[in-house]
Amino acid sequence: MKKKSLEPGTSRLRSQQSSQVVTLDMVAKMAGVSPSTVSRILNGSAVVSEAKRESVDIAVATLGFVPNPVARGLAGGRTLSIGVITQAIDSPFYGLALRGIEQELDRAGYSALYVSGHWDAKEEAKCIDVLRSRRVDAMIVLSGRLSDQVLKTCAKTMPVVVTGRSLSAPGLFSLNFDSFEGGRLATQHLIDLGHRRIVFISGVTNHPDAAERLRGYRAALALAGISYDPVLVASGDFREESGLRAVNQLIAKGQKFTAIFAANDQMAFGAALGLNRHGLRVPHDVSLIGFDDLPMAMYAVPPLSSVHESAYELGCLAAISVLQLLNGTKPSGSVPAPRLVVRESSGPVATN
Amino acid sequence: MKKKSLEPGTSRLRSQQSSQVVTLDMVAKMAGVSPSTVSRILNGSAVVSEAKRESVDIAVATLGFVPNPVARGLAGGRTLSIGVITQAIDSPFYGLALRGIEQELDRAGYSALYVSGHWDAKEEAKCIDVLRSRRVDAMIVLSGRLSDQVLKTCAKTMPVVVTGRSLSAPGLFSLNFDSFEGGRLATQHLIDLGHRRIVFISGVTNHPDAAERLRGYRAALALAGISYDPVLVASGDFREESGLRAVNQLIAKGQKFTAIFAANDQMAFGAALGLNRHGLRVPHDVSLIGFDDLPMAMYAVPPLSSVHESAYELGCLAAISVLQLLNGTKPSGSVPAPRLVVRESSGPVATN
DNA sequence: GAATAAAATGAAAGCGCTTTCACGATTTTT
DNA sequence: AAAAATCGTGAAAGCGCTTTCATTTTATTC
Repeated sequence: MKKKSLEPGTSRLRSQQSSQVVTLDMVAKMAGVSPSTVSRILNGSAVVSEAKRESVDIAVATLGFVPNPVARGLAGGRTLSIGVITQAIDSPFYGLALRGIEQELDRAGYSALYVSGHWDAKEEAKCIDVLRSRRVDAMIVLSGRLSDQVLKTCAKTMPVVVTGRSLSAPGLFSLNFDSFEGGRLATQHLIDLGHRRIVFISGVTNHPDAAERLRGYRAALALAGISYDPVLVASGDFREESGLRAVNQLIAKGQKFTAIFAANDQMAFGAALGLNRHGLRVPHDVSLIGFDDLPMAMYAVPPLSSVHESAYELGCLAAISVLQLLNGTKPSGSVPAPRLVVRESSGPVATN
Repeated sequence: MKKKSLEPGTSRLRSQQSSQVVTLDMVAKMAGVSPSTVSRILNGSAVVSEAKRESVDIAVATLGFVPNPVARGLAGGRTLSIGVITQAIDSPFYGLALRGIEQELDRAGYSALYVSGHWDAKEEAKCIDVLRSRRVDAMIVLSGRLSDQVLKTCAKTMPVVVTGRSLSAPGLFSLNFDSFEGGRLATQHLIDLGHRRIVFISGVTNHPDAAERLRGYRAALALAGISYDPVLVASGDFREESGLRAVNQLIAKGQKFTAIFAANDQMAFGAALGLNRHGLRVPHDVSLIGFDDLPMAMYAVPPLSSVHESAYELGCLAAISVLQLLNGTKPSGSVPAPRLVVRESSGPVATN
């Protein structure tokens, strides 16, 4: 508040301790070159004679100079920060992705700026504004409800990596998990175990992943010659509570079924509780399979069968891709194929 | 890369769409005042005549002006961003706290910059450097291993709010949860149910929270006249796997017990699985209680009794406090007292 | 070796905003 | 009514770095 800048730097020197206070100009002075040259060396933006490079390197090391990302952002553009639009910072699934992103970005000297869109296009749009005003160099959008158009437009301004959809545009790279195949796999597994009346607890209905998983479910059913029965499809919202509610409603309506496929693990956990509440044992009375294979799935009672979708790898991949985009390279990675993880929540149909 | 600034703004106008391009100077011009005045109005940093204020307000609204935080950060200091040192971005417990922080900060127009320390003092120190270089206005440190001294020093530079310890220093505010009381409460509950041989699965041993919870456990035991038996204390690391392992080892060693108190819910989940693996039913054969009351606890099978510690509220509180600190107000909030949440995983000792 | 092209470098102009400084306009004081 | 204190305001100097532009060096060519 009462910063007196009489002797530039003096007051700061006292308070800010180490680093921070040493500026590029000081480096330039010490190395006996112009600030421009130092900048060029730091950014590799031009060829500089070996002699100067060396003396600058020494000055940087001696002074312990660390470029100020804020100034950099204002002047040049690059802030070495990547905006990440996630849907909920506390989601177990996306949390894992964030960890992957953080790790890969950190390794490259970038920082992430996380903002949560809460599955709301308007909020997500606001997130974009925030990120833009913060001058992020690029963006990673984890699923969400933003229209493809908005994303494409955004990609004109800066590199964008989006997960959960397949989209192609200049400056835009998409990483999509094969939810259809995952849904098919899970359902097929239940069918293989002899189940015929299989409940599907869907995610938010207008969510592409939910739709794809449902499509996979129907495809597996069709292949096995089991007719699709809409009463066995319950709607959910990807959270535990909705899984519980779905089971309660199904049972209240007197529906008969021997297996449940939940569109994500969280709903499967809720469903497991619902079944338990009604005295139905998993997997003896009802088999249960989830989707995502959250770390927790392994520790559910009984351990939950699921379709493995590594959010962590997804995050790593997204980060690597965005770095490549920034770097001018064409990203090439792709999300690993879905893989069935059979644990103890799914078993053969009881024969009694 | 090939930004031609011949006609300032022109090329940007095309690409960056809405906002962003309109600068404070444009507002000043439109309102017929100097940039200084606009700045003063925006920041409330001086009294300005009502007439000018109005015309500036109009100009801001008309142009859709949004101040550039980067420029602001460079010029004035304030970046409207708060650094948050968390331990793992994907921790279910801290994730909740982050949500609280995000929400409160967002409401005040601040953004959060999350960095993960991974329970490592060195990494956390690096985090501080990153945050400092990014010119955050203040910092929230969620637990962690940083020494009190480092934190105090840090607080000389900028406001700091730290959770998980009680510390007092200028510019430093701490928010501590009463882990001792929580541990006492949980243990007391089990004792009240008639349990005598109560296992305690500890968290990382040198973690203050873990130590406090153990202390609470011992206090409750002492109060009930039950002698403390070290063989009933298993070490863990706050993760599911360690809860499972603890139970396995206890049983392998032939220890007898009728209840388990895990120092956090995650380890309790692991323990539940361990018990299940050995054919022990919860709560019929062994009662189980966790700590934290994660959202998942409600959906465990059976729903887990726990000590409620709202990470979400903690986050909100931390954010509010840091804002107050920034604002010159003395933060006054404190973390709600621990509260026992009895669900179905704890019950009376079986009488057979 | 003079003329020309290419490379390396420095000076200086910003990036968009804050803040000090100084000056004219009011208001208060005696 | 003159002098002093107060207030509102604009001009201008940065914040620390990048980047264009012009200049100096050095390498090439005939």
